[in-house]
Amino acid sequence: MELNIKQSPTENKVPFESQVSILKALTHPARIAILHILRDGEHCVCHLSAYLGFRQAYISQQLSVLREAGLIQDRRDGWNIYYRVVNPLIFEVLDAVEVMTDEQISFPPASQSNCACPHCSPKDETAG
Amino acid sequence: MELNIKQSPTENKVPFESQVSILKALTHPARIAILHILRDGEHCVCHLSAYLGFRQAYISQQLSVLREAGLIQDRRDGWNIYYRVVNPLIFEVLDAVEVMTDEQISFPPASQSNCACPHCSPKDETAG
DNA sequence: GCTTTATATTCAACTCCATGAATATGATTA
DNA sequence: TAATCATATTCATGGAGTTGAATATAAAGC
Repeated sequence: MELNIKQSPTENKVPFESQVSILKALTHPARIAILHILRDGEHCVCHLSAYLGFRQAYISQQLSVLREAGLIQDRRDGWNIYYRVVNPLIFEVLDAVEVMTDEQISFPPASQSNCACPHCSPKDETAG
Repeated sequence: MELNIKQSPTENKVPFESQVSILKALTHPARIAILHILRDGEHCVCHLSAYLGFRQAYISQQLSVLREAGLIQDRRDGWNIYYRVVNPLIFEVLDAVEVMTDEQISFPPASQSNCACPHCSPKDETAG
């Protein structure tokens, strides 16, 4: 890097390194979609996979990118691993970008997913 | 793309294509720096080059990326070409990302640049 | 300790991005 | 129209992201 912008006195990193790191994690349709789904709380991998129509391995690959960027965290509960957004400020970024475009993507209701995890298909079926 | 998210009825684009396109243009330290400089108004290429310490050709390359992403526009005035941000909403995106990090990069005053364009070094020298 | 279930990783081929070097373009002025 | 000045483009090489296929890991339950 040639950038000669003054950094903080204690650090000698590439300027904007952290910001670029976050932005790079966002430059992928599947990863943006995943973050949108995690907006209403944590979800398991099987749910993300079923909901978006991607193979499980593919979702895991994208999750690992988001995880290594520090944007999401996971939590195990029995058989399932639930992912959640670490810092909701990421949605400010996504919202700001969305405002610049006319891409108002409507997600179908979560109940349409074929996921069988207790989160998506609770055993307590009080309906009907 | 496998994403099966419902798009707008008239369009059949890749989901989040426009948003990814904008974000990709931002995933580069030099391009973020350029946008920061353009925050206070238009600047010529020579100014950006002198101010950031990059070769002119390198700045032009990065400007072309920002231009093709639709983020900046240019305007000729005599020998110089002045670039400006098309949509100030891009700063909302940059600000949102910056808030997520502790990268408060302080730019030196523009007067420190060696640029000789009339914008940076006006002939009307009333000082001293 | 096997099997099952959910999730993660590795590998490989391909494409896209980064960037230095060299050169082209195009308006301006004489 | 030729020289000048600011800016843009092309080319080539190396490195990073993409993604399907195959496989590994790791907890749960018997």
